[in-house]
Amino acid sequence: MLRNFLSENFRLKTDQIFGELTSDEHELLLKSSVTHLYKKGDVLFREEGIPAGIYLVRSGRVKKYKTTGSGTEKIFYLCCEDELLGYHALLSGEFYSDSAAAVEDSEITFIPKEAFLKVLNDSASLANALLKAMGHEFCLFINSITNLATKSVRERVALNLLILDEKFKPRESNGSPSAITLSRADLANMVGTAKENLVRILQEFKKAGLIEKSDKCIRILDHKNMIIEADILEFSSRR
Amino acid sequence: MLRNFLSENFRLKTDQIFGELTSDEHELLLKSSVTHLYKKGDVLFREEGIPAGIYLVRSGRVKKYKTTGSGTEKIFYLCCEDELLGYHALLSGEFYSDSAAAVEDSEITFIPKEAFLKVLNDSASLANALLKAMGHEFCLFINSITNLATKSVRERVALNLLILDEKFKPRESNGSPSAITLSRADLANMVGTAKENLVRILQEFKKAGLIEKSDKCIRILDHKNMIIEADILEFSSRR
DNA sequence: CGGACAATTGAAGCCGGTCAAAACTGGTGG
DNA sequence: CCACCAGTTTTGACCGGCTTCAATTGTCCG
Repeated sequence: MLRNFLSENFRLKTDQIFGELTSDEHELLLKSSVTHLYKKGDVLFREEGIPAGIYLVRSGRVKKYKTTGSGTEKIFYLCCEDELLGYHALLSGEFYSDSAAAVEDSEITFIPKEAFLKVLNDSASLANALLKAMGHEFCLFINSITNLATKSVRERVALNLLILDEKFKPRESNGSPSAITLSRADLANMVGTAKENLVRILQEFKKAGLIEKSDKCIRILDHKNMIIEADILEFSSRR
Repeated sequence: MLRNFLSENFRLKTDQIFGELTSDEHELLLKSSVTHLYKKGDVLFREEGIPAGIYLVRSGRVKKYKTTGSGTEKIFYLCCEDELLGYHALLSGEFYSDSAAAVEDSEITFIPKEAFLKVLNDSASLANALLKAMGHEFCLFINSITNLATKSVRERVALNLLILDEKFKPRESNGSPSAITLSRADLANMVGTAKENLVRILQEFKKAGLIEKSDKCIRILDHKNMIIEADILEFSSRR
């Protein structure tokens, strides 16, 4: 089911983290935080770097990715409005195992390590919220892994388009298809394939009337058949 | 670096969960727990199932995997002695997103949901230990995803053999190569390829003197070159 | 000794990665 | 306003790795 690939729960992330806190704690976080504008392409942090705090995406979108020795990069998550970023390394006490960069101009709030850990230490409900969120995240990653291992590139393209359709949906959605604005390179790195391959598959989808491509923007026109392409069987029709 | 693919920290899992607790809490967990012997192939839980508690691997090994509509299965983790199992779904409050089954005869302790959550609720240090563990887990999964997306099957076979070599290392290791006992099917599902493909690559490794295969057991003879096969560059030699 | 299952080998064919080049886009300066 | 350039997107062609199907060999147990 498509639901398993989406992180609806995460849209509430800011509410979760701030909602659970006392006004004192809230105050402490806000006081020590800094909000900054990142331009498209700017890097928030890099793998092997030392974590200094956590990030909060106020607006825009940030890709989480990992680069390999040969230079290719794999995007494994796209952070949208109100999502938290970079807390894994902080919690595990290790270096960053991944990198993060803005894929469009984004407003990001930075909360220093000390403030965050202090508040976390005092607030059991924040810890619980994080545990819950990470438990859910686990489910998403398992899906990614399974898909990469078992699905064809074509299926993965379809699936990622469906996921992005949700991620690019405006707050007040009127039901019209989202405008997915992501470079071919980024999209390919998300799917885990070569640009050329991705482009060809997009062409096929376009010819089949599944999507429309205007410049750098993709819209899904035929959700139903896109789900079939992605080979995600809904529960009722699975048996 | 190979280190990033291993879960050394997890070997301490039992110590972590029990070590952080007061004797009262410890008592509560033990009192309500049940230890049971699972035969090779026995399933602990299945995806879409309702979580009833967490599992503790006392001895033996348990595969965590996910099945696809078409029947193939992807193994994304192998749980060994002293590792915890099945807490993600419990924490996120969702159904299981994966399955777990014993790959050899295993002693497993089951701790009911209520007891675990109650203790978790009272013990901030347990919550912290879990946060830390999950933060580290995140790093492992990112590696899996990146590898699946960017490495060739041959490289993945080499890498998985190295990982398994660690996992099958006895408590008192004397430096001799571990005996990796895992069916070809399981190994293939771990790597994310077809059995036939795996077998052929194993043959090549054997001919190259990298491994020895006696029956159902594989031993790595040449670590150094296996690391080269896996294309994991050590930090010093990367530049 | 035989039957079931696991492991291996062989062969065919396609998916997808790679290299190369053309078409298109947006931005810049004359 | 147009011409030019750099970067992105698209198309074409090739080939090798992997999957798949099929059949054989090997191994464990009753």
